[in-house]
Amino acid sequence: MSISSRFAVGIHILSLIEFNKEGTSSSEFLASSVNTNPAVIRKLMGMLKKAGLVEVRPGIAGAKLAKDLSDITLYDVYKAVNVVQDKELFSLHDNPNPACPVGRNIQNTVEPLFSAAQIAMEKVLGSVTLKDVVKDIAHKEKISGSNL
Amino acid sequence: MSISSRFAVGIHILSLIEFNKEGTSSSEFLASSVNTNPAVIRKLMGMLKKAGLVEVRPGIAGAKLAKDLSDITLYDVYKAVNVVQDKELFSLHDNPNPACPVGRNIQNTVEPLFSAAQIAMEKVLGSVTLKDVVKDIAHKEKISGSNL
DNA sequence: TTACATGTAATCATTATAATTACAAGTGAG
DNA sequence: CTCACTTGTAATTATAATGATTACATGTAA
Repeated sequence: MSISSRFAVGIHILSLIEFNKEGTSSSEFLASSVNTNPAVIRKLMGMLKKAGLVEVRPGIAGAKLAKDLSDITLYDVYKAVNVVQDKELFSLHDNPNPACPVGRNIQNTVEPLFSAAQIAMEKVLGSVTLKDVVKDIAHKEKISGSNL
Repeated sequence: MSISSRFAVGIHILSLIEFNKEGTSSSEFLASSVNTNPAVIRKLMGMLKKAGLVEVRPGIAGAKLAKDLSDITLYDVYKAVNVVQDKELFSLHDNPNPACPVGRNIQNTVEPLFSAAQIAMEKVLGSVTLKDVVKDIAHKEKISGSNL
């Protein structure tokens, strides 16, 4: 199992909008960098828009960031694109046997433990902003551009 | 997306083997508490055995724990049942466009961030043992048994 | 009005999960 | 030895999620 690449694509798109802020970031333009179909991008963009991360308008080409780069964390993107629901990173088996002491308690016992693990992961995502990502990409570009 | 319930079932099984340590924990017995098919349990048991968590022998009914309860963490179970691979909690989109500065760097930039988040989650799992789980179940039983 | 953009639904191939069935092989009581 | 029972394991199936694709309604501005 793996968390949908929609999350990685979301980060990619937002970073690219920033990189291309002087130009026009149409769904086709973004799709060609991600290497996917423009309709996939538009669907994703709808989620990012709903979450208040980007500004897009029907009929008008190009998306813009709706917030400052340093005010968007990876957690914001993660929530925006709906890859994991609250308390649902781990699945529980349903209908364990209520006639068994373990069966009738396992869900309630394990659930808070799973939640804690999920929250720890999400906290890390919350500590990184898109600014960090964009900076890192720019840095990598500089290095590779210098032909070391 | 959600991490396979195989993980929750693994915890269930191991806890039940402990609860039933005076009796015989056959795959059929365990399956009836989990509410699944015995073959599913046997497959899972094979993984737990490979990881050195249980002792089972062909032809002989019943599984036993191979370690002390307090020496088995949820992380051990998680690794044993193979629900998430290293660095693969989050998927990356493949073949981003190498002609684009973002496309050619996004994977390398995002991968360590994703890893860090995954590791934080796994660390929490490593901090909880099966003893904690079994104690909690026993505690819940006592409370409900007392008809509060 | 025309060309081009976004919004969104429907369809499809691919993949993962979990349940189920089936059967080979191991074990020990009688 | 043989029988009843168990584990080990492969094959099959139904169900669900992902991501790609197609299609088209709707919005915009030259």
